[in-house]
Amino acid sequence: MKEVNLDKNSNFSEWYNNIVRISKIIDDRYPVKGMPVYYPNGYFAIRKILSILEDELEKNGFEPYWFPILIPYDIFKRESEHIKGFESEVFYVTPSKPIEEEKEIKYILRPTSETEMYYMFSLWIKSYRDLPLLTYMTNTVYRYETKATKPLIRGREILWNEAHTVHKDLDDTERMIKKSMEIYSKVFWDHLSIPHIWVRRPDWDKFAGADYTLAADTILPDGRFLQIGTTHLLGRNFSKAFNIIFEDEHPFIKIDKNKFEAFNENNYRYEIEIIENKIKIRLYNNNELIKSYEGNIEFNGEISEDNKDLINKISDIIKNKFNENKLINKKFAWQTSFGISMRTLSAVISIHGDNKGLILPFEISNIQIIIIPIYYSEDEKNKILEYCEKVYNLLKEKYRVRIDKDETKSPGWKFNQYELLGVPFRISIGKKELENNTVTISIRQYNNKSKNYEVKLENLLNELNKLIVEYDKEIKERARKYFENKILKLDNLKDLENNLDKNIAFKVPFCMREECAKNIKEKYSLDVRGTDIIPEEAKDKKCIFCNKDAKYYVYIGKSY
RNA sequence: GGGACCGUAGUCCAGCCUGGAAGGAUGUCGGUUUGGGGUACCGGUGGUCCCGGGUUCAAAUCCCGGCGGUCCCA
Repeated sequence: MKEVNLDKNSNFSEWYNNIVRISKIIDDRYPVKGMPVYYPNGYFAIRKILSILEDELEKNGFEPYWFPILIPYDIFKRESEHIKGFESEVFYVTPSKPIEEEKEIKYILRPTSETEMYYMFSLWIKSYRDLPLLTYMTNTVYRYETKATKPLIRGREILWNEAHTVHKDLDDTERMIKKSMEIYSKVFWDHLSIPHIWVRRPDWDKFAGADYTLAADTILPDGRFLQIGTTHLLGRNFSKAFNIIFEDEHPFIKIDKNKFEAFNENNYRYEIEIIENKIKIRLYNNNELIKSYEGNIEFNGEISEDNKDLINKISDIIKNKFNENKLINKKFAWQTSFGISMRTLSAVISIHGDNKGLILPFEISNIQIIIIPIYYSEDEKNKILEYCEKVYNLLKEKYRVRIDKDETKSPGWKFNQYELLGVPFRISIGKKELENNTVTISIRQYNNKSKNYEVKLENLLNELNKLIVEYDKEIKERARKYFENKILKLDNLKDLENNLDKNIAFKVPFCMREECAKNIKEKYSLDVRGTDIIPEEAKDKKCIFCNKDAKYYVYIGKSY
């Protein structure tokens, strides 16, 4: 075991690969590529992270669903952009002896659940009263990743939680996107102390089938971005492909900040745009402009579907100017989907861990407190073990605690072992503690021997409470400092080139052209991750790579 | 998707180039010792040399194919 490299700074990748094995996160000897076996230390933490998320979702009105693992291929391929994005990496499933009529049918293992869920959503949703629909599913999805698999980061079986929501209009949908970011940031930062930024992915990198994708990116110690959560505004792309249609109170749909849409019985489309007190209305059959109108409109209140005054006035104009007597109330629904996977654990391991092993936030550690008896003689042994049981019984209701009674290992060996596993607290009990009616609490320290506190038994629970808060606070503070200098803002290429070997990411002015992003990738192996959620403008700046006029600052860096 | 390297005991690895008896460390089991930061010693245990095919009197070793892993590049 000594020859395993655990120096995190000298070779992060090697450290990571070693740590996930020897800290009992995974056993990747299972002979399917990209599908390791999860040990309790790893699986518990993953489950805990996902259950923290589930609690947060449920607090916000989400409900759990279960959908099958198989998706009929013809359902999967309904949304054209979606299938383009995923087709090359799905597992096909065929029965061993297909009956005659099944020969043509191919099933796939779900690579993500949009299509199977939305097929059912179209059966469930009939009225605006059915909306919003807030669903989540904690499950496994399967993607045929090619060569570069990495434990927890890129595999073929992904344990995750995906949430899917359906809404009546764009405003409601965008509120959900904001809410999803709040929920995720709460999990990442409040619970797990993972520093991260939210990034708006460039168009060429958005989710297959989405209008736009926002992603939570963290940065690992080697300076590479790791995406730990995404939220997609799917717009009406899937509802059109899957016929998720509801009947609304009134016929107008808000499709943008100041734009509405409505349909008549012949499926002709009205596009209504309101700027200040001007109104523009265009009538289309498919994309052919039939008639247009421009005029003034006076109304009270905001530009919203729920504004009765506005809606009535628009209706009147359409009635009078277009001779329209009936607009239909049926609408395609708006949707979002968002997900967090076991990748989150890889960020916890990578950012908090040290040269001695894992450091886990108290909440997600499988063993939170390990009791280690220390004795020299048979006589002492019984008394000390008895005392250990007493302490154990005091703690077991509140904490995940164990006693290590293994006699073949020395206490020193155990100290190191549990530090490797990332157990936050150790309680050692020997002759000294027995005589003084105390215990020694030792706290896992970053790259250091544990900090020891001798406390009276009657104060144990109180002291622990305080020390746990302190323990998590220290992790958070270290993570904050770690992230402070991880992104360097630069305006010129020379500075960037000088910092390429610093294991950090960058924020630079960029022209926003895919062409240019490709060149950067080729020349520097850097990915354009995207802009801030509200893009930071780069007026008067030149694109750091092509020297054309820059539009926004973007985050760039190597990535996983 | 392209390339490089690798697969030998539970684990880590030597042996392979130059074909000719399967090795070490560690773990594990028994014992003695030790125990508040990875005790020491003695004895035992443990291998379809990744799988399949080929070359050869003879293959862990050479050749071909597959599976699995790591890294670099897209």
